[in-house]
Amino acid sequence: MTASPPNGPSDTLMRFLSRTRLSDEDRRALRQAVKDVCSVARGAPIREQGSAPQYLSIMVDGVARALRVLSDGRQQILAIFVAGDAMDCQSVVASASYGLYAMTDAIIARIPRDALTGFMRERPAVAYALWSESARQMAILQEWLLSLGRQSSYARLAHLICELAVRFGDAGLGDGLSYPLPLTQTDISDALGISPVHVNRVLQELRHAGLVSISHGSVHLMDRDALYRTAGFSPGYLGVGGIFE
Amino acid sequence: MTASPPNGPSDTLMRFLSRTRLSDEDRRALRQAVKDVCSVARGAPIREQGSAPQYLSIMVDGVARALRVLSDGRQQILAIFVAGDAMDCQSVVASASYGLYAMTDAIIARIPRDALTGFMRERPAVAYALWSESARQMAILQEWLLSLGRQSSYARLAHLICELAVRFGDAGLGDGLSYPLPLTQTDISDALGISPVHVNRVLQELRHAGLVSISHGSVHLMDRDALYRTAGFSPGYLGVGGIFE
DNA sequence: CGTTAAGTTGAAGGCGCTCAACCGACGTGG
DNA sequence: CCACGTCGGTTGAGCGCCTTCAACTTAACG
Repeated sequence: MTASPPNGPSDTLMRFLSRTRLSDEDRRALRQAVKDVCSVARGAPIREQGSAPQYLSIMVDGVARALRVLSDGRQQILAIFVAGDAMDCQSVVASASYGLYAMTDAIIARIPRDALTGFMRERPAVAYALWSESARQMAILQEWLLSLGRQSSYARLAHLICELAVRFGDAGLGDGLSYPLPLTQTDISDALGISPVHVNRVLQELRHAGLVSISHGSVHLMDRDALYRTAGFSPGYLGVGGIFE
Repeated sequence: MTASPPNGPSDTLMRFLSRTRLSDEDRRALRQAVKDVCSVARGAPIREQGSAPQYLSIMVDGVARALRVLSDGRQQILAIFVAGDAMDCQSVVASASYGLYAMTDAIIARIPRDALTGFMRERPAVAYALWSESARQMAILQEWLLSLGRQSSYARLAHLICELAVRFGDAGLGDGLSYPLPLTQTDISDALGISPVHVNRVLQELRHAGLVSISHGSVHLMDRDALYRTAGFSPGYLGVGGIFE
């Protein structure tokens, strides 16, 4: 993890801020709270599991995952982050049981926890924006839980592909129909609670059904509507209906 | 759902407030924001799925669940609430895809959403307390996801029993080893993503292994340590390590 | 061109599902 | 007071989704 000077490109937080309705002044305050901008190599830890979060890390570029590893080696991906997502958002107010790891070479902006408690008092709109982001991730988590609990592996995989298509598209990766997939089939299996071998077979089913095509680490939704239908996917939960002005 | 006068027993929010570190003044403000205290019959909706949350509802007494129903009738329990838990916490800042339903006769205190946006501005400590509660529920959700993704039905069931033992104990239901179980086996199956029939069989395995005993809707942990071990359970995530003074 | 990681395929078996019947407790109404 | 309906729990049989193990192929990279 390499540290670079605090004053990186002025729109480092652009993707994150674009989801908020903050005043210029609040935006400035948030930018100033960024202590450093780091680049992280593919696979490298952003924060190890078990260590206390010192920063709120905002994805500037790249893809990362929140991973929980069990003592016997099994692991479960709890979240996937793209540019514009805040990681460890809940850690502003609590502790965390997972680790954060880059899935591609990535750039993150780090804001010290201390600065955030200040926002709670002095910049309610900023606190609100962070809480919103946290709530959005909770909605995604609930969708995953539904997926793991009540969907076949076929629908589950379709759902993940749909969700990533939308989220990656919003983050400027791909156009909502095609996108680069930084997950290996093993990664997918850790996200969906399926064995790697089965991921492979189900992926082929999806291909043969004419729903998606995957080649060279790039996904393309051949028949978006049909895919949405088999996944039971509707993208509403990925946006937040805010109430704060 | 029956409405009763706004000025119920003065310590209506006691269980919720006991998890916070709010000043007397903040507590008073929160109490005053309670618009009404309702009693809800077992099985009755607190908020139907699909309807927009108008209130933050705090459980005063009883047990409730957050339920997501699919169009084909399958359903998944996303959360279980006890006395002291705030429901629809995330809805302060976002919308919700689930419905809330009482699992026992219950009493809830309702705070209008409008009042909460006010807290964001004027009472940061209150906003912090609500966000904390939200983060705690997110940690629980992550634990459930891990459970559904990577644990056998045996361990999953054990984990749920452990979690409820602790949470119900904290809420004043039982002593941490024994507690009344308001879930039917079908409810459990909807929480864990298992078929009702299989819940029954696994429950018997747990009994025969001498880990728990269940009778007359009451659970008793016969061998807590062994149960914790088979569940991979450690209660740390149920508390929040706050940072705000 | 050798080495490693990722993807693919086959075979065998088990965990958990479905279908279906039965039991027991409880509440209601004739 | 008993008959009956309902709901929750229990048990059996058969099947299928998914897992595990293992080998093999392809791609990426020095």
